[in-house]
Amino acid sequence: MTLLRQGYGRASKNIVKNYNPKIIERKWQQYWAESPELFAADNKSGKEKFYCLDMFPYPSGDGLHVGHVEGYTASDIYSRYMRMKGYNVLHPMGWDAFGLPAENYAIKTGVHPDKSTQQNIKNFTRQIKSLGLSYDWSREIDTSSLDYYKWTQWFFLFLYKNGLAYRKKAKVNWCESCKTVLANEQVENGICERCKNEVIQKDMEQWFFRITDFAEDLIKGLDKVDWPESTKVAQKNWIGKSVGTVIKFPILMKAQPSSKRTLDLRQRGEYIKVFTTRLDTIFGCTYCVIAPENELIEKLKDSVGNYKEVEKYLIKAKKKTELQRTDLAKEKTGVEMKGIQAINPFTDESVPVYVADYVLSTYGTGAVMAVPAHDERDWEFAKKYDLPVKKVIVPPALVCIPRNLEDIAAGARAEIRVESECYTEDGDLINSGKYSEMTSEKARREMAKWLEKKKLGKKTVTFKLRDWLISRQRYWGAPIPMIYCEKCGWQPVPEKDLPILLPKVKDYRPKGTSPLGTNPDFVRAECPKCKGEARRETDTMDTFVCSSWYFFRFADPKNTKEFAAEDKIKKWLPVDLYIGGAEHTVLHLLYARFFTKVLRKHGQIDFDEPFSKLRHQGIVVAEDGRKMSKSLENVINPDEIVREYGADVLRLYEMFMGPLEDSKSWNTKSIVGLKRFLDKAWSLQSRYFGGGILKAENNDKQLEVIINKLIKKVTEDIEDLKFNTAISELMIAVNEARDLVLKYTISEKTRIYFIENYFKLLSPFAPHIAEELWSQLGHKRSIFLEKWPEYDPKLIVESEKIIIIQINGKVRDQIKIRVGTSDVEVKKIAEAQDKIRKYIEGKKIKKTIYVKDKLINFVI
RNA sequence: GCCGAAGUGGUGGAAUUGGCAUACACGCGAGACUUAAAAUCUCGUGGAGUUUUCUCCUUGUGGGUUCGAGUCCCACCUUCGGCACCA
Repeated sequence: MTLLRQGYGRASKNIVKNYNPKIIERKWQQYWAESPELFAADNKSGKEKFYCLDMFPYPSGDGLHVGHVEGYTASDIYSRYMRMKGYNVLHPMGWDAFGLPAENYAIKTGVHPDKSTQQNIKNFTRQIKSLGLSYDWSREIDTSSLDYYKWTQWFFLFLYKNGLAYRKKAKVNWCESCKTVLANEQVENGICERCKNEVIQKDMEQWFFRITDFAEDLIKGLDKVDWPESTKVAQKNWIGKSVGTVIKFPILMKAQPSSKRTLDLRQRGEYIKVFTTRLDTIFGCTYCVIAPENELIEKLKDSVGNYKEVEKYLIKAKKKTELQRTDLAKEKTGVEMKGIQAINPFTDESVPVYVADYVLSTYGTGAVMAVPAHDERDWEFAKKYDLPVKKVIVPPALVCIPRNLEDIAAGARAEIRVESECYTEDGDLINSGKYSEMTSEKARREMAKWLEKKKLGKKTVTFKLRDWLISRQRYWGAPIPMIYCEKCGWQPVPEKDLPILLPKVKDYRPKGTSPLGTNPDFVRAECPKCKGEARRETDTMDTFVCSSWYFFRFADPKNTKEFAAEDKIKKWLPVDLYIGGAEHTVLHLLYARFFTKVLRKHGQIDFDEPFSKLRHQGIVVAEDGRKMSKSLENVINPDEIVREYGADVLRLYEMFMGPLEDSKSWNTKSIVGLKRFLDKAWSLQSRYFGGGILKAENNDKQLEVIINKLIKKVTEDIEDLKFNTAISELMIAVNEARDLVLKYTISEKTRIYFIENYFKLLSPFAPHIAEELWSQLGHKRSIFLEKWPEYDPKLIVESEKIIIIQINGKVRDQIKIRVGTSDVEVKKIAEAQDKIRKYIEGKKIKKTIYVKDKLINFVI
């Protein structure tokens, strides 16, 4: 073929005619494996660091999902780019190997979790390596390995010593199918996050981490980080801060259920404490409600006339699952505590007291003042039990004259709301003594002042967040390093005795108590304090404890003295770019931030947010638009795509599908487009390049412009993580260049200049083909040791611009003008165009708008 | 119900600050090459009309601001995600 050019480097001796991913991908993966220094993070280098992290996977038996590939490719592109930019990049990978998924898989297959986990890790490693991802494998970590979970246990002790780990008996979430307790974050609408079975409440003594101590910090820190807004908002909502008041309602009760004599419990210091954010509505309080779990019930039971009835209700409420209790569709239920009255401190009126399970024991004080006129839940309850409704808030008066119809409409709506009798917004007070006519806001302030003076109430901040329940009655996790002694109580395992080895047990299936308890050698222990006989804690830790600190370990993964050395943490942390799924919004991301804040508070580190920049990869759904799942048989296995098209094509395809954070549907048919693209890129070094057919004129300049513009665009797009448009620019450039080169003669120098830069730009996206083409040009060093190209600003400035001509905003024509042509001249040229003359002839031009280098618009 | 994100051709999607809507890719149609198919290459491809280097319409719906709106404002509809009796 006459167009075939040879004679460049190794290509001359070793012509590779067609792009064959199978051969070159194997070849370069092997090369990279033999040159680990290429992608290793350098502890000693003085170059600026960049820590680019993926959420590490749990090595499930299903192998890698195309969703993994998406996130990992994105972070790989960015890491390769940053290395070429001259940064010292830390890009590690590891295994979140402990936990329910691994364990459930082991149970299903009958293979011991230790063994199956190692098998799965092997498979994941093979798959990840087949994608050509540039991880620093020397830092690989495995949370189920001894030298890792030793430090997970150390963290437990660290929290314990600082009063942040404690044991308490509480109503906890229990999954009957997983046979373990769960954290609140692991229960979704009363359903177990893992197995999707119903979760029930149980009273159990368990280990907790005091994450609520950091609620305020966890909210504040979100303002400092570059995270998706939706994730920040979701975390804030989860933490659920509200500012309100705790008010003490004095209690009146009968001395005996039958007697007429009443006792005021103020002398005993007993009050019904309620929490409200709407203190301004207190004159409308017509009854009080306490949660079935409120301990006040027990204290008052002797004077409750209908205690039998109350008790029945309590038992019924206790039986309900979380799901049943929070079912919004269900009618509210409750029972009055006859003989008990609460006194509204503002009106001195006494109101009845109810027990009802629409009040949660776990939020606020477990009791509320009910204002049916201004709270929908109270309204519903009052209607059902025929309780009085007292209106104390009216919508704010319309002081200004409505400017337009819309304002009037808005006003009209406000009136309608009042008609509906339950008005829940702020407004102006009525029927509220000296507070009447104040705005809600002012009334809250004034009332709070009065309460504080009378010592009957206090401004209080409450959070929805609860402490993190971390113990699990499961086998496959890090044992909790605590020992119980009959004499000395709970004692922490001395640090020198770590790690507490996860014992081998025969039967690791969940049974309701930890399988570790079946191993007597494990349970038997010596009390660290009195050296007497004691027993070990047999529960293991929630797997989220392991993943709450793994990003520190990557800085110093082999350290046997500390979880990570101070100088290494200083060098690498915080994480500069973190990529992972959005499903961890209130789980891992919240816990990891909590751990970071604990370390900061206790002087271990000097920053308080672990992940400076966070991006989520969108969900990849199946072709039919449904979630990929085994039961639907619509799962795409990355291995098959790699086998058929190669890793480079798969990488490009997943990046080209759309914006990183959008969810997108898989379409196998479209993959071929990316294969065609790489075929064209491949052809740059052989078939077309350098032998124009026409050779009509030299056109080096145009090719230089193409590549310089491309450098600019691709660089900017990578910086913004807009990989889909970066790839489209690469496609455009290869098409343009091919057209040019087919028509014109290009000098050798320009040819090399173009393709070398082009391959560099392509390299983060499709590393194998880039490395191959680079080597075919005769280069002995990896392309990934090259500097990222920079564009020449002079070469991207165009000398001519196309100006759009509009008449009344409609495009009618366009003209080409030289840059720098004056406004007046452009106008003249535009008016002179035939098509334009047709429109403006005989008409008066009212206005002319000229946007420099863009358009001219005549208004007639 | 509340909070968040998003609605653009047959499909995935593109579009600095308001300035040529539909880039790039898939698919589809026509043609070239071939005994044939695949691959590859070339051309076409939002809709309607038509006097075909022409006109009108088109970014979920309805209004508005502007010389000019996918982009800004108001109202609504739909989809997805999160939270949900949190007082």
